[in-house]
Amino acid sequence: MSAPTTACCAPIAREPLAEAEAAELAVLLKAVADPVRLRLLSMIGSHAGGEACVCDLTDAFELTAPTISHHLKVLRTAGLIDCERRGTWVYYWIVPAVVNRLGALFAPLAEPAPASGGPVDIELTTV
Amino acid sequence: MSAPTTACCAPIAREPLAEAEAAELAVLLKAVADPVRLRLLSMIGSHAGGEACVCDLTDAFELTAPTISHHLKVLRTAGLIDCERRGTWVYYWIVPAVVNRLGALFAPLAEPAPASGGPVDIELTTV
DNA sequence: GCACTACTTAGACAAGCTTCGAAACACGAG
DNA sequence: CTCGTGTTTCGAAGCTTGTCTAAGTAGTGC
Repeated sequence: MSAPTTACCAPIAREPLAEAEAAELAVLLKAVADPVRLRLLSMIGSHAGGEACVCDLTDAFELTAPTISHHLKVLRTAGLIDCERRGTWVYYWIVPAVVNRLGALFAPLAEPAPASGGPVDIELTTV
Repeated sequence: MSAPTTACCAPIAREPLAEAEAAELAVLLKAVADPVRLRLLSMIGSHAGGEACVCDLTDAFELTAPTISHHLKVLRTAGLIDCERRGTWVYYWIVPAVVNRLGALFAPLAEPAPASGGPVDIELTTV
């Protein structure tokens, strides 16, 4: 059905990443490559109104407040979330554009090569 | 494992990730959260036939062979790639199903929160 | 002003990661 | 069998990261 010619596939599988671009993306990926930060991002994104107070987040973990604050800072430095102080509390929300960048990297990978135990069938796509 | 019948919103922003799931995904993300491994994955995926020999990969970096081998092992342990020895050379290829899991996590994140509540009040003061 | 709560910053420590050189393993050629 | 090439494993050095305690900043209320 589909030609294994990676014509419409994820950027990552279409052409080799440039060194600089890989470094830039790695920073973004490092930010989410942690169970706590992954859950934080998820909690913020799925919270009512699209934003969450730090106190809500802290209660969900068995970690100290400074540790949560540190993880939030990592996410914010990477650009994945942003925050604002509103009175006593600080609220965080997701920056969709940056998160989408990660999705675009891996998302449109074509259906798996059914050849289990072997690489993509290298049958010549008749051109 | 679940079929990627994701409707519209990214799982990560739809409901809070469970602790176990976050840990599992973090392992996958840690594997790709490195410039070298990101480029390796990209080079393997975009190589002719969908597979690449280690010698091809080693030449593209200013790193020693053991280092490249180490990174390939990390990717393979995570399940992102698989390999096979064919005579003298070892060939690697991407496992699309696992890569797709990452894409499904972030990909379909909708555009910024609509007016139905949310941090919309704040003006776009991008810092 | 003073006390209290919410959150962040600073400093320190253990654990893990990236990289290397040296050595071991796997295979084909002679 | 022995040699040479391709690839992985082993052991170690240097840097980064996750977590904590202690202290600092920002706001509310008496």
